[in-house]
Amino acid sequence: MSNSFTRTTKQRNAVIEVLRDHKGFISAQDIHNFLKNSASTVGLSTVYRTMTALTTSNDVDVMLREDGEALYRLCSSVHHHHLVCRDCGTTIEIQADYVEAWAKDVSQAHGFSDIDHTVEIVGICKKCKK
Amino acid sequence: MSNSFTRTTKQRNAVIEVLRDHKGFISAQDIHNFLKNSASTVGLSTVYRTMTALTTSNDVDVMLREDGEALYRLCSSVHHHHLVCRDCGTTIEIQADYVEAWAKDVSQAHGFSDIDHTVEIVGICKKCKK
DNA sequence: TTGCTAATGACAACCATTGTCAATAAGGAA
DNA sequence: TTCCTTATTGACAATGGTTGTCATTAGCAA
Ligand SMILES: [Zn+2]
Ligand SMILES: [Zn+2]
Ligand SMILES: [Zn+2]
Ligand SMILES: [Zn+2]
Repeated sequence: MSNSFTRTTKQRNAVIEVLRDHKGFISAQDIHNFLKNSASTVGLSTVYRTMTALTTSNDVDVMLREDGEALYRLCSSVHHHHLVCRDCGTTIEIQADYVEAWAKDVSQAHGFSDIDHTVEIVGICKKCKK
Repeated sequence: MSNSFTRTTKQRNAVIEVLRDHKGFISAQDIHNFLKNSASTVGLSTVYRTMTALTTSNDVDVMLREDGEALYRLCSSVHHHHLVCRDCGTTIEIQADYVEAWAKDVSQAHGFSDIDHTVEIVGICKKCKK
């Protein structure tokens, strides 16, 4: 947790708490709704501001749902990708050195530089499979 | 072009024409704006409807920009991924059997089924590199 | 305790996307 | 060619996620 806040607030702690307790990716709107039905309510603006900060500090990963809504998740800081269950949201962090190397090779082969890549796998996990 | 339209219209042809002439990914809004300054103007709703149909028929690929806006591109129908220039939008279709196999293996190893995956590489192409 | 100011939250503004529906036009039938 | 059915269009409203505004609140260092 290397975020760049200069002060500690209960609102931010509440948001981070929700992220900690949630196993998969979750939207800002859902974090806000969840806290609405709890002891510590947090303004929607604050949720968004917190997510932006946590994203910048690399404490959370962002994933875009098909409709474009942003989903967030507390993640380890080492580079990795995700295997996500389409139903329950359960997320497994995956690493694959070969894929990293492949991305670099393909890019160089075509003369591209300053590479960034997206690799996500979505499917149905064992539990959700009937 | 195996779309499911039952009639041919000049509006749809105009939209497809724009996609043909555009080398990279382009948003519905931009297609609409481009046609606004041309002979054949097309309503925004029609642009969206056309993109939805072309996406369903697999004639165009969809890619989400960081801010969540959808970008479209006429693509070959064989499964592939993209190498995109962050600056000029130039797009190269890439295929990698190993990555396909890897996605399948990782999924199975974790008990996931009905897999779908996203693999995109963005960077700066040779021309745009200073 | 006090003072500075980061942080909050209610609210408005923004903007891509979808829904609505009366008017239009593609194209098969006659 | 003309007529008719209805797929398609487009202007406009509505939706919903996200960002901007700004007066008020509350960390925290002195
Ligand atoms: Zn599941
Ligand atoms: Zn990677
Ligand atoms: Zn493609
Ligand atoms: Zn370029």
